[in-house]
Amino acid sequence: MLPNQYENIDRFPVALDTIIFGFDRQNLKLLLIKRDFEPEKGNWSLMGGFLEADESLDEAASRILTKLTGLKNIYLEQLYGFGEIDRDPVERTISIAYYSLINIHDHNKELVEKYSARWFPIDDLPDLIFDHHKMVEAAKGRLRHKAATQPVGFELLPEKFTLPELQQLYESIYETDLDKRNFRRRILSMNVLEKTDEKQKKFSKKGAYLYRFDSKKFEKQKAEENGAGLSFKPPKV
Amino acid sequence: MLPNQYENIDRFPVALDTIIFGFDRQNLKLLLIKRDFEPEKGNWSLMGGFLEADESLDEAASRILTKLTGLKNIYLEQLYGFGEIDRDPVERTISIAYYSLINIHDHNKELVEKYSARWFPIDDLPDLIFDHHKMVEAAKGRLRHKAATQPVGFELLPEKFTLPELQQLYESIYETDLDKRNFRRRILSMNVLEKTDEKQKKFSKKGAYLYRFDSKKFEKQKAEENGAGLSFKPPKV
DNA sequence: CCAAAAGTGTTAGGGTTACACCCATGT
DNA sequence: ACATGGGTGTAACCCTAACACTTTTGG
Repeated sequence: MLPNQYENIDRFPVALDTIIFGFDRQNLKLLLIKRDFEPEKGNWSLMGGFLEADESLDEAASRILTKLTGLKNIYLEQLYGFGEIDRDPVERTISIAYYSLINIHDHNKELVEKYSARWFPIDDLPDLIFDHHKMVEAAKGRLRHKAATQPVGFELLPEKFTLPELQQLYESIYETDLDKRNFRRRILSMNVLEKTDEKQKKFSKKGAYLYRFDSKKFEKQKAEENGAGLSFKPPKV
Repeated sequence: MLPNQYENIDRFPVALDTIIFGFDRQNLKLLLIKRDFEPEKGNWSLMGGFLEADESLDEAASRILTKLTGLKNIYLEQLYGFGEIDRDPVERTISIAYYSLINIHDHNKELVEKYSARWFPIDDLPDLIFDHHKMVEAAKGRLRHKAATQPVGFELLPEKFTLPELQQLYESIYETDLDKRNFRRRILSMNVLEKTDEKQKKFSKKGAYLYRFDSKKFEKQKAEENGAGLSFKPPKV
């Protein structure tokens, strides 16, 4: 056995913080928790936790997300590593931020209650502890970029959804209005939606057709277009 | 003073690994070092080091880069956090990868020698230790993306450069050929280049005009276009 | 019958691509 | 004079954005 050459290296707690996006058919929202421990007890915060020895970063982020939502196999993507010296007043930590997209109706209510968590509209967030605001800003940017590049956001919707709902989601992500006709054309031309013959009448008398995301078609497209990808650009501001 | 609530948290060495791009007017290259310590002694590796207590992640990456190149104020951007459990056989570490763009003629030769470092063409790299190949792939993707979105790569060139040289650089980044006329039009329409009246005659009898990157114009543009940004897209594959 | 949301096509303009010839000069 | 790389313009096409009316149906 070799001696451990890393003997004299500094070691740090590695935190994972998760930005959790949800969509309630109206607004894009974030799930935040109210800290019940010091420091910053009683203030709003992203859900987070510390890396443990037997898990990768991805696994840890996933574990932390499950802890709050009860959900497994959630869409989760690493965002950025935050490592300012004084970002945590207790002790020097570094934090890898992840963001996730979940179906807002789909989480475990008891767990959310246990953590005093609440959904906040993305454009009306409370103050957040530490550098969590920076993390949220980064996540918003990433989500916008992602939505511009590939059909994203299906994770935020129920299995079946209408085109007006999907448009509403994109409008929340871009914080702008989109033209109905152009939106439909573009999203349908991506060829990853499957129309059902059911109608959703909750929001209109006429009713809107329900669509389903066809992940087979999506995978096929991704494979064919080798990375260049399906493209959905935000309008120019 | 509060008791440290993080008392029972696991702690890990946090590595920084840097992907160093350079360009020799012909090919895009990476600066790699030959490890002179175990494990994997004698094998090629990215330049790396460990985070210390008194520096942020960015500062650490910058320190490590200076250690190898002698250069300060280098273009440096965080890439991704790598944290597989067994990525380092010595001990569980996590690594935040950074990539940087430097002028290939501009580094300290002695230091490079001290680390047995060498420039490798991007399309002819040796085997790398640990997960460094994954890091390089991620960096290539990021650079390509960045070049498509904004005028990048001036960091890789000397202060004055010709348009054919710049085109050569973009061609290396995209690994494809570009049309001379279209390239010129697009790059000049970005309005961030300043023409000098000097000519570079090293590569042709006629000589090519030298240009300079005008960072004032660039900043102005960035400000005006609020993020949407100057756009330079790669051709479709 | 009417209010309210869903659904549908066309046109004009801007941007991207494809493409070929002349210029300057060192040898 | 000629070989070598540098420099220039235009036309076709495609994609995007702008835009208004009809359909359905619950109340």
